[in-house]
Amino acid sequence: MPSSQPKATVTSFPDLSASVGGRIRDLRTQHGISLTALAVATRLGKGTLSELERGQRNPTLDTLFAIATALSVPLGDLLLTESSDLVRGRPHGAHVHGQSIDAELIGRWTESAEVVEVYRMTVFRGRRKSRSHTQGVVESITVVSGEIAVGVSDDPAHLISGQSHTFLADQDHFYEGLVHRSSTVLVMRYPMTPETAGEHGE
Amino acid sequence: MPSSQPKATVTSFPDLSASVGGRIRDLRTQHGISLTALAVATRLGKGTLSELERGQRNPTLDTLFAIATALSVPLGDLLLTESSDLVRGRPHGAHVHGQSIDAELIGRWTESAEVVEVYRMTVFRGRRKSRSHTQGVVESITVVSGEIAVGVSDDPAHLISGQSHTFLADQDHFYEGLVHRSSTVLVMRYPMTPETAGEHGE
DNA sequence: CTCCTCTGTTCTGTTTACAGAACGATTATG
DNA sequence: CATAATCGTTCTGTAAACAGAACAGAGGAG
Repeated sequence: MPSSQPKATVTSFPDLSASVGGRIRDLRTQHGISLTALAVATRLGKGTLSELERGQRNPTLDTLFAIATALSVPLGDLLLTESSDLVRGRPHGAHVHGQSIDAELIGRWTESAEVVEVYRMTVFRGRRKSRSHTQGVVESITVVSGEIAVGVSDDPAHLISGQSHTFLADQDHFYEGLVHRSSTVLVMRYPMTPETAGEHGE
Repeated sequence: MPSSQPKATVTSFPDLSASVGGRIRDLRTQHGISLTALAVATRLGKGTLSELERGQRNPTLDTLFAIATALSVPLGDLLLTESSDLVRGRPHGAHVHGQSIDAELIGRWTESAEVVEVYRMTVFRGRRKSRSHTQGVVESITVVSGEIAVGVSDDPAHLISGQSHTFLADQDHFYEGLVHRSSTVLVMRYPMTPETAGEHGE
């Protein structure tokens, strides 16, 4: 028996709690709900959530599960901060967070003189405006689940699960979640520029 | 302590703790190490692990992390019960070759009770028939470049760059390239089955 | 301006997860 | 058969996660 163990209370990483807490806060604000509302939904104490989001707590499994359920995300998503999911070892996986959207790059290649990028994009309730990108950007979005409005301001489309829409994104456009959470796949296509030309050699 | 209060320490699901505990016990025995050895490795109490594996505890994030580290699995893997999320260990780049098509899996996750898979699919000139898959498979295809005909035999669609089509793939369908080479993104969605839910290599 | 409602924070007491020791149950070793 | 390992379980005191109330700041309505 290695009796010389100091109790030490290693507390593993203070930043683990902090990172999980930050992720929870991000998800909550993306859903546009207040801390009090989340407390009601999860049947957790308000103060508990406050300290938890600030990384000053070491939450239990039950607590994490209650939060994940209320935020409609799988339990693992609360823990996937940085370290875990880069095990995939791909340069992909870059996350883009934004007003009411959360996108992950899952594929990227070049096609003739164009760059093609595929995102798994989650759209939360609310509207996200997007300025024009590079000249000649074409976006195709397919709704996996949920319901969204999307497209250029003049001619938007209303999409439900299984429907798609393609539009020119080199003008002002928007993504608007019409339910709590919608899952989509976004294909973005734009002309290869000198900078993007040399990237990511096949 | 028969707390007659309705608050009752909701404890969400007793089976959640039990399921996570069981998973830990499985992993530990798979590693061929004893409970005492794991206690040393994790710097956790022996009794703590015992009760935890039997589902009589509600472990904290720190505890889970310590165990995951000692067992060399990502943290999320301890929580993968039925509502598994990101399917890892399934490296991207799995290729599917077939008559006149060539598909690469670039994304896969679960959405509610469905599995979503995203493929970068290249369609060459010619026709490829596909038998019905599992019940309830929905496919959405977006053409990035080229020109194809696709869908169920009764009601096919003719697509050019930027267009999409969604159809039920649990019946006979086909992909037909109308030019030398067409680039597409295919989103496939099907109900989660016990096998796809989470497999435990016994 | 005052009042009101909302935000998120910090405070108290209770419940409980935890470490570590004591326990019993099983299998080796002579 | 003894007895000595180690296995996993159950016990006991302490630190902390939790619920809920009291608190403080920021807008909004009148």
